[in-house]
Amino acid sequence: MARPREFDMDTAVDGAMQIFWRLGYSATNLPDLLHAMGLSRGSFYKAFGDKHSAYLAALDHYDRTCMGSAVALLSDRSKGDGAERILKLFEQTGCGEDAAPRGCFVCNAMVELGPHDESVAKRTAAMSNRLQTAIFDALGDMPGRRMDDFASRHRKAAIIARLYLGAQAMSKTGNADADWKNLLGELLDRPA
Amino acid sequence: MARPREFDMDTAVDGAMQIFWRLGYSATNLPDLLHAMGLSRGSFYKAFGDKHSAYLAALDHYDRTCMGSAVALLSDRSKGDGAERILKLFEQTGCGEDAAPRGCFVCNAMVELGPHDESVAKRTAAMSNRLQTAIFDALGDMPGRRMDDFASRHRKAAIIARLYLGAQAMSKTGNADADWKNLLGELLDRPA
DNA sequence: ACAATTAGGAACCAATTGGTACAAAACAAA
DNA sequence: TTTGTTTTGTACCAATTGGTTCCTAATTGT
Repeated sequence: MARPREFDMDTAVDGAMQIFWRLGYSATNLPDLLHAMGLSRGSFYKAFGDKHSAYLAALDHYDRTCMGSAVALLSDRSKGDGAERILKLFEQTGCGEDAAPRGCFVCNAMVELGPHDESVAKRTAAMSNRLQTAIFDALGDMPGRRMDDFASRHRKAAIIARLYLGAQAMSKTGNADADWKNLLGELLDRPA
Repeated sequence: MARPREFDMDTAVDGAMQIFWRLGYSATNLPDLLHAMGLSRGSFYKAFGDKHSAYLAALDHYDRTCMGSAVALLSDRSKGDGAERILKLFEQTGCGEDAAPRGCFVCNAMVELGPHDESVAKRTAAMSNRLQTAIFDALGDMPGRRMDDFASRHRKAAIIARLYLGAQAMSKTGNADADWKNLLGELLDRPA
């Protein structure tokens, strides 16, 4: 019916996610954002409306991709038992020794905008809940170990989810903590 | 020798801390900052130089006051044994049901500026280490409980410190989690 | 009293902010 | 090919950004 768009939506949103993830919301200005998304002002405002909407799209994209594969890892029985999968999650996503670690986008978003932005608060809360639920499920898949009662398992999942966020936050100071396996082993009653 | 300053330095820095704590660094503009500090542009730039220096002063102020009393609480033997003191710390500083929770200034600062601001990274890393050390000490003061070996106690302190930051981050979504005592009890081998 | 020195405050500034207007271009349907 | 519709890029905009200038007011040492 009319001229089709030249850019790929998913690629653009992914670019937005990358730069928002690295710089945060207010520290990302339009020129940088447009560059990261690979499109011009015209296309951007036509497709997204404004900066804030692009940020929400980036958050949703993160949910679909990164959070999605985290949850997939946690529930993939071919990757070992529940404890091993949780360990893998921390190894893969946490505490890289990057020079400028970007941490976890969910953590970044909830800290920067949570109290002042309802829509961001809702999304980040939903995502951290999603992660916590996946951890809860993984905790139920530890053959040979005592199966905790429901309430205790829930608490343990809540602890690990918060530990995850806190570790992501702390990693942003460049204070790489290579002691992760031992740290988590303690929590999972698993000797290092 | 010359005209003395009319404002109280400590009061001004405290005002800066309040608004940076609530809004973050980039989201705080000069007019708001000046209002919060109760001084005019002239006085501000004379006394602090620029916005960034004021932020560092606010961080240091936080270290002296808030972090100071947290550490004091953790080492105050009149407040119960180590576990009880750690519990008190979480009760007092975490997860209030505020409409707009400001979380923990250290957490906010490391997440927003950590990777891009050396001086902020250094200060926040130092403060979180300070907290972790105080927790480590508190863990050593639990009479009647098994005294963990040094390495295990260190790991437990690291876990609790990260849990603290993660909980502060999550609290910013308004997702008040009233289950703290039970959560921590699990970690401290202490029945609810 | 007076000079020296510093705080305070308003006017001002260049640069950047997010966002808009609009015309040219590219496509689909007829 | 013509017509209608949508994308794209550029020029533009008002508002806000952090920061500076500079003059006046206030205080102390002599």
